[in-house]
Amino acid sequence: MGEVPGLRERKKLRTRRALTAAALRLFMEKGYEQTTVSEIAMTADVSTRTFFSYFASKEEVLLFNSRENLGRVLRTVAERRSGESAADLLARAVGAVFDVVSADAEIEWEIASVNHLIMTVPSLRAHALLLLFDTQREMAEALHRACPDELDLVEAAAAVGGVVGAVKLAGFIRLNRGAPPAEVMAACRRAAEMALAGLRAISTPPA
Amino acid sequence: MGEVPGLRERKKLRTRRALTAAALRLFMEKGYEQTTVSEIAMTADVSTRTFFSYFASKEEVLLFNSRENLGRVLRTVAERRSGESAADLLARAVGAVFDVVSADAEIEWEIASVNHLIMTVPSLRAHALLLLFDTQREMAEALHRACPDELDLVEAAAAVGGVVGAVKLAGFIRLNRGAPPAEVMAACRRAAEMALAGLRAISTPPA
DNA sequence: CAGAAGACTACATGAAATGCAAACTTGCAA
DNA sequence: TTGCAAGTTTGCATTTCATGTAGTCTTCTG
Repeated sequence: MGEVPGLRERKKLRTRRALTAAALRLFMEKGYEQTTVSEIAMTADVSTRTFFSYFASKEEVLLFNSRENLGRVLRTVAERRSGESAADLLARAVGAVFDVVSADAEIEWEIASVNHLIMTVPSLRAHALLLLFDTQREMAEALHRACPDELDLVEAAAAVGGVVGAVKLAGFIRLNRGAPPAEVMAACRRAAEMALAGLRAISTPPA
Repeated sequence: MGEVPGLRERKKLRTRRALTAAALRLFMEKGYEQTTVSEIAMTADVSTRTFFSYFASKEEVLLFNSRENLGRVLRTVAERRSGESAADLLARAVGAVFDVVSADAEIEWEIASVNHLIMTVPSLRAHALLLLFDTQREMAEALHRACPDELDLVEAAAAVGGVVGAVKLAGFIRLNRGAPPAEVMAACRRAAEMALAGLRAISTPPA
């Protein structure tokens, strides 16, 4: 845990941060399409070629953090608590994301900026959706593995797809209407509750 | 209705078809990344520049038909039948897609090929997801407009996102496991029923 | 059949992305 | 400290996607 990362690792982290910071700043200032990768690299004081050794594409520079967060969700799903139903487990996993987003107030502005860009730039939206979708596939498999008696793979997929799909669309629609972060979160929570209530209703039929 | 399209329109249609056919054939033969736009254009006997006046990008050449189909779904949602609940309307809209896919047996092979490409090529998957997502946004708004008393906009978004998300993930996961088309469809139908059952359960609470 | 509108082509350009080999930096051990 | 191995950065060349432009050819309309 308390490992000192060493100079090499620290420098890499610094460069990565410099690149994401430069990219975000430039995207906000001049727009995504109007900003070239070589400008980002120049601003972060590295060569254009180096940019591509940190990020596979221009889009990835904004999606890197989201990728890490989604990895955490995946781990949550994999660690089912004893006695926890599939719906409870999903609720906890989704809740974990909400907490991360709400808690880190110091980077709330950054999240809002990234979301705004994702919403308005089609190529970013496409890449974000791809990331989310591929994560969902893994989530469905993890959920099925965690609750093999309760759900088969297709049911797990339907459950994950239903919950994530509801939250995603409700959140984006609210964002699109220019709602403040608090209201967007409220919409997400409400959508999650709806989807989970539906899930609970059909998995434990009334006696 | 019975309009004769005129030579100009017929030629355009012919060129568009030639391009999509050439693209699909080349993609299957040599792979998506290995096929260049200029090869597609050459095969269809037009200039590279002309390709881009028919399709905005290399990806669009495969997604053009899907775009048209999704437009039809949207129209279905907009035309609510009197007395139809939101869940019924959604069920009908989703069912319409299933019917289109199942019915058109003559192009079943084409659909399967396109699906296979979308599944295996990330950039195609990303564009397909973008198309589906943007359609969902419109569906949510149409659903809210169709049933303003039953659902507010966020609820409509959650409903649409939940149902489409469930179907999408269940279908893709089944496809991914190499299941035959009939089984994929079965998974989609099951996921749709699950999501819709959940929706009905929470919108009409037991007395 | 003549003119207008639309489509196609060739050419030029710019940015994204990748491969490669040379130069440089860091980590580690003698 | 020095030397070397491993890992990073860089410049350069190259390919492909995508767009603007100007001119030519085709189709439509009166």
